[in-house]
Amino acid sequence: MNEQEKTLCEAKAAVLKALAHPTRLWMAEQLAGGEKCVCEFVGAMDFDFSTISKHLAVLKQAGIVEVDKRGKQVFYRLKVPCVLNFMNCVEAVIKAQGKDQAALMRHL
Amino acid sequence: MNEQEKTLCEAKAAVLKALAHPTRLWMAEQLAGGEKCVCEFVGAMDFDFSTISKHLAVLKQAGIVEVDKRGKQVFYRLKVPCVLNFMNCVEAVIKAQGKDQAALMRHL
DNA sequence: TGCATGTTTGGCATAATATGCAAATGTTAG
DNA sequence: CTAACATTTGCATATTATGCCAAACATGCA
Repeated sequence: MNEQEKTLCEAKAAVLKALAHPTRLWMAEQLAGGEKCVCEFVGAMDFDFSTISKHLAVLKQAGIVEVDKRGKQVFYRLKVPCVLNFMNCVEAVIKAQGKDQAALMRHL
Repeated sequence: MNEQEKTLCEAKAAVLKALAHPTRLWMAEQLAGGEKCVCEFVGAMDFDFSTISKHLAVLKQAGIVEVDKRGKQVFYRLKVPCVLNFMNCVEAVIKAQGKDQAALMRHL
């Protein structure tokens, strides 16, 4: 692992890390259906406004979402939609785990 | 976000989290070229044997790699090869960040 | 049996650091 | 100016990831 590889891996890991949180993952998936404003997330989750705003900031800084401010509202949308394609694969991993996750797997 | 969604998102996030570390990401990518034994990783990285073993255990427990013990050596291989497909997308995210990462991007 | 090689585990220090709430601050529309 | 929408700051808290060391375990070979 040379220096360049290391730097590149760190950059990639940072992107994955941003998605490696249940709340952020869920929000990213919601954005697959189109842009959403912060207030919509606040309505859908039982978190403080500031908490949600922070999570979105993490996704934004990772380059996963982009922001569009319109009027009083701030809309977030996926910047690189392919991030959701690989959720299929993550689900495949979970299925392959073959643990006692029957209940979980029924929803994949 | 109901209970089921939450549980599922937690499971997915756990998989991503396992890959969200430079060392583990690098190892997973190395495995794309075929199985490797622990000692090969030790030779390629400047980490303690135990450190590498622990990282591999994280990947294993996440369901990303599987183990094959042959003789004195332990071989690891990708259990769900598609995990590497989405690296293309992660790289796309990095490219899209368009920050001052020219040096980094030249290696994507 | 005993030793060398390869690997895992337990313990540990350290630092990091993520999370989510509360309060204060911005921003826009009306 | 006020209300609605959003971000930032500060903070407490707990968590916990990381990587080294030493010890234990496993396997093959002499």
